[in-house]
Amino acid sequence: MNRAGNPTISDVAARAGVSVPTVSRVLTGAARVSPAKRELVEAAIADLGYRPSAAARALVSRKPQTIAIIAGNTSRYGYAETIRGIEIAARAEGYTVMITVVESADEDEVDRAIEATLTQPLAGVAVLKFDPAGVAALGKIPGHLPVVALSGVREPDTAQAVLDEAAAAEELTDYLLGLGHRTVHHVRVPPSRKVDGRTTGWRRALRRAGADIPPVLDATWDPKSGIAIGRALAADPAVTAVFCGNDEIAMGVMRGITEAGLRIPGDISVAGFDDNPLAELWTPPLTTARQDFATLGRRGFQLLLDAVNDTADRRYSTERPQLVIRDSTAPPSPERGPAGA
Amino acid sequence: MNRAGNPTISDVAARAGVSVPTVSRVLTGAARVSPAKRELVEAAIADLGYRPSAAARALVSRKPQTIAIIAGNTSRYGYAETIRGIEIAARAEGYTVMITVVESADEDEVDRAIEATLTQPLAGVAVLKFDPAGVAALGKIPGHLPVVALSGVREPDTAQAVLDEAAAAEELTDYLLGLGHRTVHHVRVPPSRKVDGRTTGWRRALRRAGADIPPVLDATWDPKSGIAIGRALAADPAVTAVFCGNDEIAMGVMRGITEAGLRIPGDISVAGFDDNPLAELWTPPLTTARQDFATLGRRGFQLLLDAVNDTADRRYSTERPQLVIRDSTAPPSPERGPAGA
DNA sequence: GTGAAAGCGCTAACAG
DNA sequence: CTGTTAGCGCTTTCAC
Repeated sequence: MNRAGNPTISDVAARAGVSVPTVSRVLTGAARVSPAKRELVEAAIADLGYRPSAAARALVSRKPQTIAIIAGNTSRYGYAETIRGIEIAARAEGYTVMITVVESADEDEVDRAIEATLTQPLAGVAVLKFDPAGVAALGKIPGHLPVVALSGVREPDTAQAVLDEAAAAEELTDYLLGLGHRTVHHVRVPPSRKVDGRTTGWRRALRRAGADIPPVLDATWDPKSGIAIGRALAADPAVTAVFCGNDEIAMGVMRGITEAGLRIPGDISVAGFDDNPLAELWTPPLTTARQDFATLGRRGFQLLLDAVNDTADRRYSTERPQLVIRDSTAPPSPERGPAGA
Repeated sequence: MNRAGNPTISDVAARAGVSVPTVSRVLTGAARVSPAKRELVEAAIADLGYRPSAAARALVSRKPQTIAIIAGNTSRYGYAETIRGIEIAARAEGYTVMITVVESADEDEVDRAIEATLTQPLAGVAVLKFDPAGVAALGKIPGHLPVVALSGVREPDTAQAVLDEAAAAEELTDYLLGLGHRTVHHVRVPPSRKVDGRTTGWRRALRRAGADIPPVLDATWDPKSGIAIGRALAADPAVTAVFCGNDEIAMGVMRGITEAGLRIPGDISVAGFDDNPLAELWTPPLTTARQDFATLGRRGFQLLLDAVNDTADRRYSTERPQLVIRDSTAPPSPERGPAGA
């Protein structure tokens, strides 16, 4: 019995009438134990409600069963779902999950957060590279620790699971262009770096089609920031289609457009990105690209596990978000566009 | 140097030319060290990039700096925000956070999850008692471990932080009644137990006003489950006001009502609960009760910390959600209601 | 197969 | 103030 009142391995050994290493053997299955003693040990474990100490185990075996997730945020839709995916996969493999939030890319803050985390006995680290904070954090992880980056720009030296946002954004923009829009305006969410997959894909489609490339409009993560942008967009008669960096911003933009007295998709088509669970319920239901964040998380954990076990056959995993066409997009109205007004 | 390539405390001691305990002393600040040696040690720590091992520390000092959060879900709005609140408060106090998800109240699953968690050296546990899984998990935590329950029914023997949902639901129902509605229908989200604060407050207001108490309608956590309910509600001419267990369900219900050809709030008023960030952007903007989950999480962590340090002056903390009146509610239309049709 | 002995990295007495 | 001595709870040699 230790001070916390928990039975220890030697309590179990005493009760079973065997040595401590024997108990350890039935616990780990590392070596064979006679059925008789094994049974004795198991009974003692059950009687005492014994639970091995992860701290002691990690200390001596150097095989921690904990992974850390480093994220810039835990409650926004994409982040939360990705974390959920990692957690589910980790739990299935017997790993416990630790969460560290890095709210900004501020060097001190990143250092402090990483420092606190690395103090733990960790099998590996998963970094959500969705924002500058994630990018900064990734750079601070010591090289000897297995790491996987989730999303973001391609990392040369790190295992990485991504969603091919650029391809999906390109497809979505193509679809809008195919509807007859002369060009597509773009509202961006805060990018993790200078380059942003969604913006890149959008630009690529426009360029390929020989369409005008309007200046990018920047929103914050707060959906309300889309309202003013929506109003401004509505005031410009050249605007007939808008592609937003995520569904929440699209919802704000739609509200701004509606408040300005225009209709969606009658006057302006609006598309989002992510397929937030509420996108489908919106009025009108939102056209978007479905990002399967939970699967991203699962794939990421698999890559991390491969790195931990050194069984990495591939270190990169990508998946393409699916276009989901609903009612917020339609062919342009004849009254609007560069010709009209 | 250990096998993982990390410097250990004895590497630091060697490099600084002092004994291991002296290094420990500068690390913990437990005893005074001469400025000269302290400087030597600090230099060695910096040179080596030394980081103390939390496993070894927890093992010997019995003061783990980790808390576990047990939750039935991590990505739904209320859960995610609460977790975020706990994490922020914990980080500020130097605690690391571990997350354990218990997806169902299934005994085996709860046991497995708790088991894995308790293996870690833990200072305490915060349980999100939002659902049956949380309730089941709370019952399994060994008594000697500091615990705080977040939300849910009052716990006699546990520190607990709650949001007074019953009072807020009552206020919201009163408001609807005050608008002139004969009664208010209620769509419930899955309750954590038989009693549910939101439902209780709604019933209390109705009873106090001497209004009819219509049967409760049950939705799942999926916002889409509200659609069919909304359609059914629209088909009943006696329905003029609906109070939904959360904003997401309200959005589904509103869509069902709209699809049935009725208008909100013209024909039916709809109110939600929580004040999801998107509630304000909805069409029409949703009347709801704002639940400050992040603060709930912070208060919960404070209570847990008090329990850990045994400085608990109070073991219960409650806060009342604020009514947020927007455009989805209005006086009843003369064409509907028990008199009309 | 099984026990005795050693030691993971660290902090807590205990001398001095 | 500082070094020496123990020992946390567990796994890993290494004999037998």
